[in-house]
Amino acid sequence: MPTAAPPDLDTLALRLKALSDPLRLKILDRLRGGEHCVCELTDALGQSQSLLSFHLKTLKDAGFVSDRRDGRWMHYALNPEAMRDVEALLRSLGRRRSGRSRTPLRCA
Amino acid sequence: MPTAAPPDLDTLALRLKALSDPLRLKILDRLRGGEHCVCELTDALGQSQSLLSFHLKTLKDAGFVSDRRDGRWMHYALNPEAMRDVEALLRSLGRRRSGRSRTPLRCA
DNA sequence: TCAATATATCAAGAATGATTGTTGGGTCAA
DNA sequence: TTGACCCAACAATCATTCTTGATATATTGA
Repeated sequence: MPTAAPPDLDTLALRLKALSDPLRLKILDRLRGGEHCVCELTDALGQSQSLLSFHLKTLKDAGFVSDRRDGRWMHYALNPEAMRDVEALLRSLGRRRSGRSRTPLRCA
Repeated sequence: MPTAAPPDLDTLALRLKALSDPLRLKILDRLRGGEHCVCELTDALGQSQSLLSFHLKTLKDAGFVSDRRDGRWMHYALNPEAMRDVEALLRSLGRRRSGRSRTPLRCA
């Protein structure tokens, strides 16, 4: 079976995909200042409510933000842990593997 | 003009998009063991040469790998710095903004 | 020069993603 | 209860990306 490699990489890819959009990164950047409701983000980022709601859902599904209802408003906040998880995985990917390589370079 | 926010986020989004694919992450994981040529990756990952070549180009364009020609072989290697750059940007995105939030939460 | 090997690139269809408008569910205040 | 408001879910459209197979380029050795 040609399906190998730790499933971590599949999950990591999904999370990175959630981060790979400029608007979503801008949303996260805004949320660094603290909780915001959708209406504020709509004003601040100049995007439609429908669009922001969609991207917030994407971020929420990936675990990067959490939401909280307060009356008729939904407040979104950063979830720093999720970002730290991704960071840690990327860090290990960026490190050369200790010990021998598993396929010791043979080629021709 | 509604186009604001540092261009860093646009660049970061492009780089994250390059990372947001399981096969590309598997390639990077392989390269942690050291340089590999395309034929090795083809064998190791059980994917077509054409497909790997495409994804390697994507990774190279995003700066995550470098290539080196040796006769008729192309050797690809990790570029750990690129990964560290992304890591650093993600780290700051995960940190709450120091000082006041720029839009001080007004809503209702 | 010719054949063989390794890799890159191209074109076309398939798959996936982004954006918009609309609709409807909650919530609040009168 | 009614109406205004905030938001999520859905469907449709458009754009981008992925994948595959075929072909092109580059290098080596005979």
